[in-house]
Amino acid sequence: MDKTNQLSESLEDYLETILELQTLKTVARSKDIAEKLNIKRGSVTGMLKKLASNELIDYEPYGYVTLTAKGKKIATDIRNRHLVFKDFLVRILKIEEQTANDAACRMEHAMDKDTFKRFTDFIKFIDTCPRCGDDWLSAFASPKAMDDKKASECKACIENCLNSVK
Amino acid sequence: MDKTNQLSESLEDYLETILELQTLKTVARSKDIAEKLNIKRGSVTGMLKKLASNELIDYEPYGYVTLTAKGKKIATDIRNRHLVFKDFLVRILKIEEQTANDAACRMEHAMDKDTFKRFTDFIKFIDTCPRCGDDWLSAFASPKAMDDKKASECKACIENCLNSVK
DNA sequence: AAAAATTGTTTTTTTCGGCTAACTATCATT
DNA sequence: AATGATAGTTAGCCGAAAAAAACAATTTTT
Repeated sequence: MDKTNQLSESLEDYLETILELQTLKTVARSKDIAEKLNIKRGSVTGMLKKLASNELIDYEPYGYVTLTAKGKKIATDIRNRHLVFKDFLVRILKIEEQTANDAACRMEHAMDKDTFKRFTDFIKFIDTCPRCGDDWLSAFASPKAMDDKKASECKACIENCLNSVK
Repeated sequence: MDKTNQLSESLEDYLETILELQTLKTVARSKDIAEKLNIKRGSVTGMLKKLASNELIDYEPYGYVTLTAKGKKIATDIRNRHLVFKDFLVRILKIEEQTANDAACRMEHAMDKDTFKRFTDFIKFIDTCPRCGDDWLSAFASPKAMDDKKASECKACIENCLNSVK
């Protein structure tokens, strides 16, 4: 196994962006990549060359950009990470859309594969374990989530939970 | 509010390291900073100057390095993030120590203040809500955590949970 | 089809953060 | 106090990634 596949965050962002444009507008234009990534047009060309030399995109000057199979796999992977983190932030932590997106953009580069797998498992666990249903999620979301609770309250809550398991 | 306080990840790492050395060995030496950060001695000086010019550390050539109040606040903040993420990864996701540390090192730069606050609240919620006790944590940790469950199993589990609330 | 506008490229700088190597200050030994 | 070891600094360089500006190709408009 060649571990040489260590892309910089920057290159990963390019791939992700290209995938997004490709699916959204059928084709990725240099200008749109620049826009999405908030960089200048001129900076894109060099990076496209780098990606092409790594066989992650098909690219020739003035032509459209498309992901190779290899590139697409990586891009999909990163987009997946992005979506998982964003979903966690928005749906569970109730972070506002744009803020969540920004944070997800950074988190998507922070975990190794195994750790990320474990993280997704955790989210899935939360989403399927009856002890953490929707009421549990909204309990956390509620303003008084972090207040002290009386045991009676908790008992009632758990009984409720028990009854909702068919 | 001056938003100019946007430090690079690198500078944040320096601050964190200096804080760690400061508390561990009472004083931060340039050589130890280099060691901790896995960089060469010569690279440290320039960064110390930068930190000093931002009034985050007190520093003069050949002298010891100490954090200013401002620097200490930021450093403490970052260390705190590190610890929270590491704790989450190790204690909840059961990621192996060193892997968790590496990931935490990256995650600590990825969330804005509010999102992080929300994240810590979530961990605290998990740690205090009776519906997520130790047995819930070990249920996730167990190899068959992600398998399908029978309703009867779940009922039993929840009853158990209910009984453990005094 | 010519002119104008848009998009893509090239080249040159800049910034950041690191490295190496040579040099200098400080500390520890003798 | 002199010598050597250790730690810190300086200076010059490099690679990555972006910016700026000039230029070239391609579209769009007329």
